[in-house]
Amino acid sequence: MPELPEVETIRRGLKNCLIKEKGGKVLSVDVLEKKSFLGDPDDICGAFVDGLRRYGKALIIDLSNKKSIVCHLRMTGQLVWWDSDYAKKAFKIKSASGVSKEEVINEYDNLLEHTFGGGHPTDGLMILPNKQTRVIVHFEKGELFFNDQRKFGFMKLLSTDMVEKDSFICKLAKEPWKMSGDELYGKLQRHKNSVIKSIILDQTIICGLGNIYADEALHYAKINPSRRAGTISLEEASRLVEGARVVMDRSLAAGGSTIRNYVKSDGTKGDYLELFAEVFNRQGKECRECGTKIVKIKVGGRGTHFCPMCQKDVKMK
DNA sequence: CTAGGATCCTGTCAGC
DNA sequence: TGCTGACAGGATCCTA
Repeated sequence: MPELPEVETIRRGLKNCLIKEKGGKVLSVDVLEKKSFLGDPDDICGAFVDGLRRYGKALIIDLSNKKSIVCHLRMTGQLVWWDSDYAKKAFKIKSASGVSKEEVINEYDNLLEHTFGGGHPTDGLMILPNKQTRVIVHFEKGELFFNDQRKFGFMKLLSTDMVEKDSFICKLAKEPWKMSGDELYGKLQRHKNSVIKSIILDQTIICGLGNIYADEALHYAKINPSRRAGTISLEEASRLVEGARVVMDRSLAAGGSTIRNYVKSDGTKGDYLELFAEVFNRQGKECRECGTKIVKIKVGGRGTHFCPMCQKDVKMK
C-alpha cells in the first residue's frame, strides 16, 4: 500500500503534528506486538521529535537524544496521530448514549483538525487502539498509533548516525526524480532476462515505486509489463523514468493515494485511485487512451494491470 | 552473479 | 451460513 507518495504525505503531515513542542516529549511507549518494534522503547522516553526524513518508502523520525525511529509500513501499515484534545472529545462521543451512528460520525468529522493519518486505507480509525494497533507512542500532547494488519511493517530504533548504514537504506537506488533514462537503461542491461515490471519494483534498481505506480508508469511509457528488461530501448527506459515521476507527482499533489484525514464519514480510501489511476484496479474498464478493456494478469507473482493495445508485447529476437 | 518462487501475517471476498 | 482457496499498494530469503 504505502508507496513513496503515501510515505511522503505522511512525513509532511506528521511534521506539523510531532516536531518539538507540537507533540512534546515522549512519555511512554506501548509495544502491543513485539515483532513490530525493534529495540528498547525506554530509549526514546523523554525525547522530542527533531525532524522527519524519508528514504524511499522508509520514514525516519529523528529524536532529540540522537536516536531515530526507522519506520517501514510495508503492505498494511498505518500511522495515525491524534492530539490530547481529540482523545478527550472522542472519548466523550464514544460514551454518550442515545446518539445515532450518523451523529457520532459527524461529531468525529468536526475533530479532523486534531488528527492526521496515513498509510493503508481502512475504516474505523476514530477509536484507537484497535486490534491492529501494534505500537502506541504517548507524547505529552497526543498519541501516535502504528497499526498494521499483517505485521510486515516495523518500527526500529537506531542511533541517528547509523540510519544511513542500515542494511535496507544503504542499498536503496536513486528516486526517479534524480535518475536519468541512461542510468536506468544501464541497469537494465545487467538484468536482461528479468521481467521489466519486477525490475522496477526492486528498490535497489530504482527507488519508490510499488505495485500501483509500477503499473501506472509502465502504462505511461507504453511498455508491456511482461517484457524482458533486455528488450527495452534507451528511449523506452527514459519514458519509464519520466512516467514514474509523473504518476508519483500527481499522487503527491493529491495527498497520496491514501488516507489523509482519516475519519471521513464517506469512506477513507483517498483520491488517487479514483482520480488518476489509468490501469490499476481498472480491469474490465476501458482504457482512457484507446477504449480497449484493461486486463489484469499476474507478473512476477504480483497482480498487474495494463492496456493490451497501448502496451503491446514485443517478442524477443 | 541472476532469476524465480516461497515466505512472513491477517483479513476479505468469490465460489461452492 | 460455513468452508475453501486466492489474493492483498512489500521486501527478504532460499534455491537452482
